[in-house]
Amino acid sequence: MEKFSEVAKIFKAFDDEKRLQILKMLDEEKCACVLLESLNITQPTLSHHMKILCESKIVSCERRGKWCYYSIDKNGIQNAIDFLKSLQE
Amino acid sequence: MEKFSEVAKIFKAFDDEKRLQILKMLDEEKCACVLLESLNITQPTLSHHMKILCESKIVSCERRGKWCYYSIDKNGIQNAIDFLKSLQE
DNA sequence: TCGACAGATAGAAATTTGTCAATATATCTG
DNA sequence: CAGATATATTGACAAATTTCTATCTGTCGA
Repeated sequence: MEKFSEVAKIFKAFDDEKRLQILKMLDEEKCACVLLESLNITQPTLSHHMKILCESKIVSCERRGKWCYYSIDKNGIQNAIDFLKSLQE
Repeated sequence: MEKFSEVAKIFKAFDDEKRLQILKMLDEEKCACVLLESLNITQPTLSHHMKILCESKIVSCERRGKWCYYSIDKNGIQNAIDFLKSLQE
């Protein structure tokens, strides 16, 4: 039995243009400040998107000193893929 | 070069609890009227969700007489999977 | 400990989304 | 053609989402 509300939350990570841009940039671990430079948004807006990405376990964050380094959580993405595959069966 | 707005549109298909319920029910082709019986929503709301699912190519619709029969579009889902896989590389 | 800088949070405005009731359209049947 | 039935569209409203400015918190280095 699946909790659809939880699954829906995961896919919300991918339903916004800015978040998709962010995800594509995270082919390598990147600092928030680097992301901010490339995206035409304010710092609080970036922070908001990163929160959504992290809470849905699609991105993980590691803080080192003042900086936050973000990277793709391949496991989280695999969960999303697995759900989609289950729809294909 | 990907159009993120298009990709975002595809993933919106999966970001709503009711739509996920619908997708899980479509393991077999089903008539709108059957879906309507099982989901606690009105007919126009179902119609709205089916439109989103069809426009994002996740579901296809075949009209036979008065009835609309919906089924999962495995190709459409594969496109979504392929995008997610590209994020894992 | 203080100033500077990175990031998070709060609150507000604008926009989008989900839902419904009412109505329109399409198709079948008599 | 007229009535019945299945689905789509319209218009309204509430709730959720995205974005911003202002402000707060946490961490480093002098």
